[in-house]
Amino acid sequence: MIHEKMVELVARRFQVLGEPCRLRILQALQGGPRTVNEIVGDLDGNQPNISKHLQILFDAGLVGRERSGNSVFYSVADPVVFKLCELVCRSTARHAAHLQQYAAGTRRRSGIQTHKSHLRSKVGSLQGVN
Amino acid sequence: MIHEKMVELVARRFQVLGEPCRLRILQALQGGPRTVNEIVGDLDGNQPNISKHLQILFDAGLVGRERSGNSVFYSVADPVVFKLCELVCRSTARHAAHLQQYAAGTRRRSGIQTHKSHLRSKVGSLQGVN
DNA sequence: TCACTATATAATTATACATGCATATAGCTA
DNA sequence: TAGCTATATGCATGTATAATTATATAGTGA
Repeated sequence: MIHEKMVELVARRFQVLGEPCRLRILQALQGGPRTVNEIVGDLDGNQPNISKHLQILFDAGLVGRERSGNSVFYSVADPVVFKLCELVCRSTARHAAHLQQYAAGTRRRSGIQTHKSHLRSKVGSLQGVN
Repeated sequence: MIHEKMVELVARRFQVLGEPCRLRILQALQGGPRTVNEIVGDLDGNQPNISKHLQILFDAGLVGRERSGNSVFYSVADPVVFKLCELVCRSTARHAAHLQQYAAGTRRRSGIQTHKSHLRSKVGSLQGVN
């Protein structure tokens, strides 16, 4: 599957994607390149914070950037991120649906929480997610 | 792209995948269900640590588990993880190749580090990765 | 019941990281 | 040059998390 030497790098990429603010930035870039200020306007974060997230995305090779006069345009460098988000999104929805489906009628029979018996403690936070 | 209510959940999933040890666990499960002890043997971590990572994977819905006698078998719950790893792996390899390709003949002309001028500081850690 | 094995959890420590504020740097225009 | 805008960076702080050790829990069999 993953060459041992790649594991750390692949994990790092997942980690970079594992930040809500950075996912929102990538969404903001889905329509095309945008300046830092535009992104700051789209999201409601402060400029230094967005800049730092952009630097992290850039280092990971997920976005590219180009200066134009006084502004810097960022853009998505590898569209695979959208594919990834789509897959994870669907998978997450499946999981949430699965939790809700079984949450009602299960009891805790043995010590270890199997998938079904573990549901009840998590579903609460998932209501209305889809 | 991602519904706003989903962003946090999707990010959490990426984050769960963004840990080398957990990726290795998923790899160990690629051939089929395995007990905790078997996984501990495959990787070289200690048992409590592996158990905690397994719990995190379980909570994220990425693995399932089933007790059999005294042992607990874990298995991959959603094969999408392999697709994700494959995509990220390829993307990472592309990025690494891109870094190496341009690393040699670039100079720093302006203050902002564009993709090419930023390469030199990163390529060192990527030698021999593919 | 007791001993044994397998797994999970609690407590601790160290480290990574996101955030916010202040400030520095780069480019533009006059 | 000075003054302005846009972006990046340094620093401090709080929080999340991975790893380690010790211990608890669950299941098996005598």
